[in-house]
Amino acid sequence: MAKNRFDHTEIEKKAQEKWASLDLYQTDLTDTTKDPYYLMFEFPFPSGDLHIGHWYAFALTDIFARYLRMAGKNVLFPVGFDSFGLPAENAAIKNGKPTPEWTYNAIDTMRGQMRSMGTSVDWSKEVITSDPEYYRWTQWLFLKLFEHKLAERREAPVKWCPKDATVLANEQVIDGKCERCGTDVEEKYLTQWFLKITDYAERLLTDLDPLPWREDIKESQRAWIGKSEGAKLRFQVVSTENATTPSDKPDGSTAIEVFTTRPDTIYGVTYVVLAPEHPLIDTFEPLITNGGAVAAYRQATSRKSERERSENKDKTGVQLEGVMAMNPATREEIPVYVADYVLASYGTGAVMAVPAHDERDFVFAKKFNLPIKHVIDPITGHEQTDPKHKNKIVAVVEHEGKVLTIKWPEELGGRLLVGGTAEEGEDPAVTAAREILEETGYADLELVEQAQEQVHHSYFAFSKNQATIAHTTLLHFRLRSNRMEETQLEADEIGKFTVEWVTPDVARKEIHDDQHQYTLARFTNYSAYTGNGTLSNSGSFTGRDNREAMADIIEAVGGEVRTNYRIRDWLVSRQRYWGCPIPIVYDPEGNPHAVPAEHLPWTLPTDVDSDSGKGQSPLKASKELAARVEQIFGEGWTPECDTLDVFVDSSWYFLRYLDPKDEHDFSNQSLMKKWLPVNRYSGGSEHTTVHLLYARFFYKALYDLGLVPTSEPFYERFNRGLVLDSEGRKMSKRWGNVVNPDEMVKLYGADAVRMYLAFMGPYNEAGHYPWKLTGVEAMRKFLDRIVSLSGRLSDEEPSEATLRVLAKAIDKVGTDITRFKYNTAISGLMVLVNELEALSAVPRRAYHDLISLLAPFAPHVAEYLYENALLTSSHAGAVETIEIPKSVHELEWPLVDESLLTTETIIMGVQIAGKRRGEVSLSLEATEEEAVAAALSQPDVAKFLEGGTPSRVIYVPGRILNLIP
RNA sequence: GCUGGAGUGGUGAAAUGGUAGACACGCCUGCCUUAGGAGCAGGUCCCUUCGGGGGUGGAGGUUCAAGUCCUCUCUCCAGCACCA
Repeated sequence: MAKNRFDHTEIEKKAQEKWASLDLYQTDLTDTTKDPYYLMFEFPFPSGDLHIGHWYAFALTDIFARYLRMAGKNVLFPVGFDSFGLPAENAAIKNGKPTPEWTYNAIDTMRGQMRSMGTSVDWSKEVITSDPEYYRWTQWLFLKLFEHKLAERREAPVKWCPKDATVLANEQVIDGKCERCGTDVEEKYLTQWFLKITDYAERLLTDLDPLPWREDIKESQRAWIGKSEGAKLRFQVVSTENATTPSDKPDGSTAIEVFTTRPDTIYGVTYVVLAPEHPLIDTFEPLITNGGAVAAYRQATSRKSERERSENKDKTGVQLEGVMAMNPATREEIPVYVADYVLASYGTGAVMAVPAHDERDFVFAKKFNLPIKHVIDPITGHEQTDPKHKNKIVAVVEHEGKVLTIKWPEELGGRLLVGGTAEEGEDPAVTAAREILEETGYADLELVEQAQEQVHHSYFAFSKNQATIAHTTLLHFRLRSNRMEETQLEADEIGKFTVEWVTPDVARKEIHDDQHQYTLARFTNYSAYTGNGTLSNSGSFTGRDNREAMADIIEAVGGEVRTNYRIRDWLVSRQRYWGCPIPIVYDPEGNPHAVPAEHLPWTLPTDVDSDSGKGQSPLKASKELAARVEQIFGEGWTPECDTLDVFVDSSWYFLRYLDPKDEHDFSNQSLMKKWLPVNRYSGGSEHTTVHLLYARFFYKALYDLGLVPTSEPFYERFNRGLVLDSEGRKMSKRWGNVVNPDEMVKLYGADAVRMYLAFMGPYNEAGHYPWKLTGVEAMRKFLDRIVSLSGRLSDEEPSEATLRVLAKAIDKVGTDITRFKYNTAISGLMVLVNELEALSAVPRRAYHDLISLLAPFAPHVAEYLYENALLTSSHAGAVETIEIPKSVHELEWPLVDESLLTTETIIMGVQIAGKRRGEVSLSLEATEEEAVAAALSQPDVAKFLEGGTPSRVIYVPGRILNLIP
């Protein structure tokens, strides 16, 4: 048995009872004597059990809450339950219980478990999203959005999960599968409610910039919003022939609108593609001569899920024969295709295809044998002023799968293809043949291809002292025979290089020159060139930089600048029982009307439950709801039978925390002014995009309606890492490796578990930390050591050395907690304990501070020690203080005596030429002369200086003395 | 593929440009012990001729000084991905 073991079960029970009886954690939100600090973690959904991940989420945020209180803040640290939604519903079905009953039982269990961790949450602020008192206001806010046209109904293709029998939001579809159950998602057309988050795309993006969030969090949100800037261009439709009657023809103004980010490549457009769902296809029907094929293709793709479509990157499609479009730049008639690589839901559902400069169009064009027209010449090298122009060639010569290369010494360019300069007016093919012959001797060549595009290479020719632009023509030859002739080299070239045949792979690896790289790729691995360069084949724009000409081109073809976002409107309708009823009713004509405020909460009927629906909304089966609607609104009126996505519930819960019982408003205006935005919001990385983005949108919408005081809801956002099992695997029920904290708590105590979680690694990083039993044990031993120190208290004042150690620890622990670097904070505590243990007796004052620092991490043990070693001691009794705090958690965070943090003399490293050779004890104010003198008096230093005097001295007082011999 | 982030002992990890590996786990040695899943003391990056030398994925660079800053490169993680 260890010395001084404490009975954690008993002290935890006592401490928790004490805190409850003292009412320690009820925050007075109207208090004006202290700074408010709103600390929040993501409220859990009631899963019915608490695992180590919950501890990590709640107990570790609690450390900061406890610290903040001691540091004199008025801390709001609330909790609630995200109790509507699929997980609860599914669990209830599985357990054969009515959903509400199961949910509220689970909440009750979780409350108890959260108390057992020693969390100091304020239960008086609890919100439960499935309570009518809460969802009444969810409905009220939804109606506000409806009133301002931010909530609207429309028919749309929706993702349908056949297993869960519900519609899913885009964000709940992962790789084309249902986020919850992994079933392949199907598409279905339904009339649904949407919240218009797209209206806020730009603000959600730009308001991200000033937020002090981690870059990866911001980046995820940016990617999700997916802004792209480009243009909307119109392609006039022309029919090739024989529409039956003129009136069947679409009128002359019919045009295909496309969105493109590359309007600069318009001259390279060789066809246009429509998404299979594009409505214009129906309009074109009378013109289409291959209607059967088109209809068949559209039907085939509609049967495919979006997953199947995107999984199979093989491009498919069919031409709309009889329909042509006109390239607005070249006035050429180009074919129109239907292909499912174009998405109906993005941009205009139609694209202009530029095979030469877009990978996807390139693949499609190759497959369907469509023309590839280059309109951008790559530029390589560095821009030069006043350059001389030269025509050059670079040639790929192929023979038996190998490529002819010339190996120069590295300084002359290393491995290259054959290249050379053209003579005035010379045909590039002639130049190439000549250069190949001169350099390699090969004489029997066949020209395979001369590229449409050139490469423009800017460089400075040092040999001629001349800035130069080479306009390089790219050629592709095949060796017809091995016939060779005498090479004709310049005198200075002889013997400098070797001619080598290598595989294209070797050539790709070893050729470093950009022009030659491009040429090689162009003929051996042809693909689209998506980079920038000089426009060619582009009418009056030829020769201009593609980026610079962009705006002019858009104007010239009558297009308009346009920004597009990837984010779609938020589909909030759910065909499920366990959710917030949408407070909408339909008149006999089917028009939606808001349920008037006096009828809120618009309660969820209880005469149906989760499985009443059988694939449609369960509420449709509710007689009570139907009757209620008819009674209030009249005969023929019907209820909306879908419920709201749970992410609506969780988009505003942090507002309700401020005034959870308010019956007149969703929150309290003056409290919102005082407490918002939330100072720090801690959560899991899985909520970075969906929840966090939705909550930001919802809040911004409320801001615009004047309902909340700021434009962003969360000032700081911290994503915590993941706790893995001892093998480093993710914990999951499926693996059966979920760590049950109860056992650990029973064995070592809640405080040891808290401290181990805190000690594993930084809490503010997305790290993955393996759960190790030995680690919890170590924390328990550490706590035992602190407890055993209490047996060696003395009333003597601490020595200066002890005071310094103490000051350092106070400073470090406080700063590190604030930064969510609990691991180094605890290491600071350990250093302190190590020092105190080395003393013959522990000064009571030092112990008092130690216990204060310990309190946020190990609230129960700290309470126990405070009560039994400090409060009850004769010393404490003797002090005539006005009021001694009853709990360790009412203590103030110890003050740091700044003067103790810096010492008068410090040990400073001495470097000779940057290598550490010794150290000197010096005053902070020591002059350079004194420092050098002190250093020179050290034998080691003198030795490394070899007796000489330093030629240079770098002296940074308090940091380093570096002597250069 | 694109965009972000990160690479440091056997492990989790520390290091405002200034003594790399704090603090722990694990391991090793010793003490105490009938015993050890207890406690205590010491050791634990590599090489070494014991003077030192080398070392933070790799290669360069900036600097008196680089884990830290810059360039290139490799690897891993995350988000996005047929988004025009």
